[in-house]
Amino acid sequence: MRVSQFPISTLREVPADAEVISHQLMMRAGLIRKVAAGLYTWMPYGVRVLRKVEAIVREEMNRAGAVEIFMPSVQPGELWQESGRWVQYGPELLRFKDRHEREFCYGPTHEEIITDLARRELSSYRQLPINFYQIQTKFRDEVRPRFGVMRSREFIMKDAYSFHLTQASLQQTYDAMYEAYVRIFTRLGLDFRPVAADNGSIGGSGSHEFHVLAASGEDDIAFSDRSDYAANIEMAEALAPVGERAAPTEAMHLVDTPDTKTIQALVDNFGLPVEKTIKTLIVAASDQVDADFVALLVRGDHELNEIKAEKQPEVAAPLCFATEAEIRAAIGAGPGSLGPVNLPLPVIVDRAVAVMSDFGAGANREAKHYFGINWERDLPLPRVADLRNVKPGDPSPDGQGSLSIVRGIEVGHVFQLGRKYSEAMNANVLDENGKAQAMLMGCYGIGVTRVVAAAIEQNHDDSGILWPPAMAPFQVVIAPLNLKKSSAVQQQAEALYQQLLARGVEVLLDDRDLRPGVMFADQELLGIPHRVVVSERGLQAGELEYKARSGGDAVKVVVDEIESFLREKLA
RNA sequence: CGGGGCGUAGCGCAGUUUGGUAGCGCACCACAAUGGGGUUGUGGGGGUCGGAGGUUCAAAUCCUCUCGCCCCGACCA
Repeated sequence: MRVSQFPISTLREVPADAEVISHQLMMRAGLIRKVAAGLYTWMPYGVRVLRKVEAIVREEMNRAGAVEIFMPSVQPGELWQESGRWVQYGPELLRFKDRHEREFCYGPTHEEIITDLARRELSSYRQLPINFYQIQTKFRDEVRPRFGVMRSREFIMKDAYSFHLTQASLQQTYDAMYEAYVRIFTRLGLDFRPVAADNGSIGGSGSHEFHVLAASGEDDIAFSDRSDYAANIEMAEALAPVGERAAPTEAMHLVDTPDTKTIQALVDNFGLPVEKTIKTLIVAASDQVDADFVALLVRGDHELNEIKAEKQPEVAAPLCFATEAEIRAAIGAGPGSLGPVNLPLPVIVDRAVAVMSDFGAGANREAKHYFGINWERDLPLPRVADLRNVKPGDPSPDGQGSLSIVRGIEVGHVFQLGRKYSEAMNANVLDENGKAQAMLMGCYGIGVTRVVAAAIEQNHDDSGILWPPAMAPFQVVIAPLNLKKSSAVQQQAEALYQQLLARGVEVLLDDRDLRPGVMFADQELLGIPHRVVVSERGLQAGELEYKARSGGDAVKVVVDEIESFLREKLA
């Protein structure tokens, strides 16, 4: 393409509302323009990048045996009523009515549509397994869209749905999708990790997220330094500490602790090691227990894991923290003075808490704490469970090495759905005995638009974007200097352009006749991997100049050798 | 959803406290010079000051309502 016909629309200044680097660079490089909160127009260069990602996703999906279809983005509410999600989904689901007052929604995902398709099209186990996919625009009315296309409301997603008679078959396709995802993100040139994720009620290895590692990620990923164990922090098990609880050495005593409402204050004011303190969190109880609230105890330096907490039978789901007023009404003391001694509520303690001795905690009386508390001597040990988030340095749950925690951007998710939708919507096939069976389903998503942002988060420098070659909008840019005044430059630039085009190279000819500084700055901001400068000065020596976006010095290449030189670089 | 902030030219911002009829930089248009890292000069075009209502001789500025956008929080008792 020629820039004169394929306009570059760069911005010199950063738009005020762009916070993360990928959003800033996508705006500055003219890849996207904002239309409204969480809604973007993709500009010419941005679209080229998107198509690159889509092409790789398509190739690998096809290679893995998936079949492409294309479903509507607008979906009838009726199907969502049937699956039960019309009620469940909440305000993230954008709903509206057509002129006949029928209810519709803009699809945030397509389980209902695909399950409806499957029950119409699939009637025999002989048609299974099958894996349908599409690349579609979705809409989720996010509470807080942010970070540009990283968390936008409208986005492009590749979603696949597989159908099976048996768990073994589902597992096989699941594994194939897992492998396909590894290939896709590897080909895209991203630094990523598949991580075990929360998979709700389905057990086993039923769910993995694929995360691109980047500091701006919204998820915490725990991974082992000695094995390939990796898990979303929501999922990572905090093992019980090794060794027995130490024997008590002090008597339990009541201490006046005015103005001591936080763990930090307890540590600062009384010199108590933080590992000897306890946080007492009060949450709503489920109807399985005869109380309104349940107390959850974690060590002072640990964090409660809400997913783990929610899975406790005594705890109401979704997790709901008691208000200060509720705490005072139930216990007679406020937050900051709570503890397990004389607590009139069911209690669950974290594994780490269970092995503590001589510890301090609130006395359930204003401005008083007990120090020197010991389980089984001063009070019985309540039920023990894994309640906390793992921290860096914790032993890996697979027994190998210790955990590090990094931030990740979720770009893919593979998930075994089981029969949730097929049962709700009667998607059955006949098995070899002629008996109707609800199909097992898997679903597999990739956030195509988010992949673009994640790639930039991971690949940029002070001048702009550094595309992995597989995603770059163009491979080579020709930068002619003083184009309008030098017919030699003009002819050589044009000749090289035609030559590369004929070779099928994705080449951009910057025919804007700008000053070199401006031109170079734009090209670098856009992140085109290879640059060839055509100048009067160089041509007099019979040379062109090559420079890689990724770094290194510019090198002179004699005109006749440029094509083979580039071929080597592009290989 | 709770808290905070911001809406003035395409972008980034000043002007609002103390009311007097809108400005700067970049971008854009024209001409000229310059021509290897965002060059320079001259001359231009562009704004219902988010919207509605009110106060006033007079409102970007004060008041009320409204819309939009952004940030933080929504475990740490």
